[in-house]
Amino acid sequence: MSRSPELNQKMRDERREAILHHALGLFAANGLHATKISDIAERAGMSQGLLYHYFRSKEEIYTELIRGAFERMNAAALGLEALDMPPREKIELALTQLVKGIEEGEEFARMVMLNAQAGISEVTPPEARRILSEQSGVPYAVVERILRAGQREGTIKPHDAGEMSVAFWTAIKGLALHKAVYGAEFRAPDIRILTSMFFNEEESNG
Amino acid sequence: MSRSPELNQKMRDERREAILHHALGLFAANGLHATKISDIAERAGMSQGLLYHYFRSKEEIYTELIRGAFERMNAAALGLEALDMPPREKIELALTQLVKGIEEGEEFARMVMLNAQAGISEVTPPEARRILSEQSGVPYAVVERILRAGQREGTIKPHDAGEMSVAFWTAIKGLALHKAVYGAEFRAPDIRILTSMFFNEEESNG
DNA sequence: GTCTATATCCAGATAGAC
DNA sequence: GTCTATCTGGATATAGAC
Repeated sequence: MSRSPELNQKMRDERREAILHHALGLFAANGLHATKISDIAERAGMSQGLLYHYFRSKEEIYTELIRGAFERMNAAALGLEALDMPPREKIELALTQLVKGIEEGEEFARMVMLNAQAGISEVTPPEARRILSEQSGVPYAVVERILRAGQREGTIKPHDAGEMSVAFWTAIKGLALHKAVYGAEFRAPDIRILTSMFFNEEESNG
Repeated sequence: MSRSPELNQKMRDERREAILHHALGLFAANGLHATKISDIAERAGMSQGLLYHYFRSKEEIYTELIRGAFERMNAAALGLEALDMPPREKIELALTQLVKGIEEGEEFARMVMLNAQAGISEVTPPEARRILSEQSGVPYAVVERILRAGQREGTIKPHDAGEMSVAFWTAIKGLALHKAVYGAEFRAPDIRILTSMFFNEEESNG
């Protein structure tokens, strides 16, 4: 009755994913230290002992989540930059997608919280800290370049592009924080409130 | 050689303040659980045992910090609202002061982090949770009222005032988060990037 | 692969000497 | 008031049975 190696591997991967998924919810809410490995195991529907067959330690789970978050975020940012689209529309698309992501699911807001905690805390695992220091600048740099391109076209306000990029990402992170606190009650503000930080006013109307 | 009761009380208060001050730095960085009472005692320059003469438990210190943060924040918000000043200038003043507070010291950003954690975490002490649920809405409501008054004057954009208030505070919290991560490297964006979310464009120039 | 039981460690809080 | 020493509980990680 032995299953094929492929099926075994698939089940193993699914278990791993389940652990990561539930760990994210707990870490984002309570932080690395206050999250008990027994809670993760319970939510993932397995015994505490079995969890150690998938990850060496709590820190390894945490680090894996940080790694995944940056991989996806940076790939999305670079993908956005590569689109064949006017800079101003790229900014609008990014804000729309990000706010939608925050509004609709818990996952995105959790990822933001996790990264914020990891960036601040002194007890962040070394490997997670390394990933953070190497990769956390990418989205800022991407948005700054897009804004600069828009300034050359005259569609983006002439403020310092680096400062506007900080305003862009801190606004998003602030909204994610808000979502993490208020959960389902959260209603995102109209996207146009945010875009007005960056877009030159149009003389014509829509 | 017995000191006066007044002097004794004063020294006692100063010790208490020192504990609270150092605890805030640690809690904001690492959270309630990951902060060791021995670390707080060490930074405050006293033994672990002595700390228990000033506070019953770690949770009590935490709750006291939350209480103080809301007292000051809500007093400041209500004070701002009571000023004899056009609504638009109140918003500008508030943003200027808040951003300056974030930029210049660690204290303000730490308070924001503490409140964010407390709002999210499931292990937040019950009393702290009570304070949060009773008082966290005040600054949002104040800003919303000021924005509404500005809309009646025509100086504030006609977006939903509640949504703009959320945009206001999440932008501030996002900046505080950023400061908490980047510390001394942090440079605040030009205040005008933020005000453009709320202010109607002026036809005349300055 | 999966579970239960346990060794080990560490932090919060207390007791008691000075 | 202040310290050191200790009790106690709880969480991580491991060992070992099935």
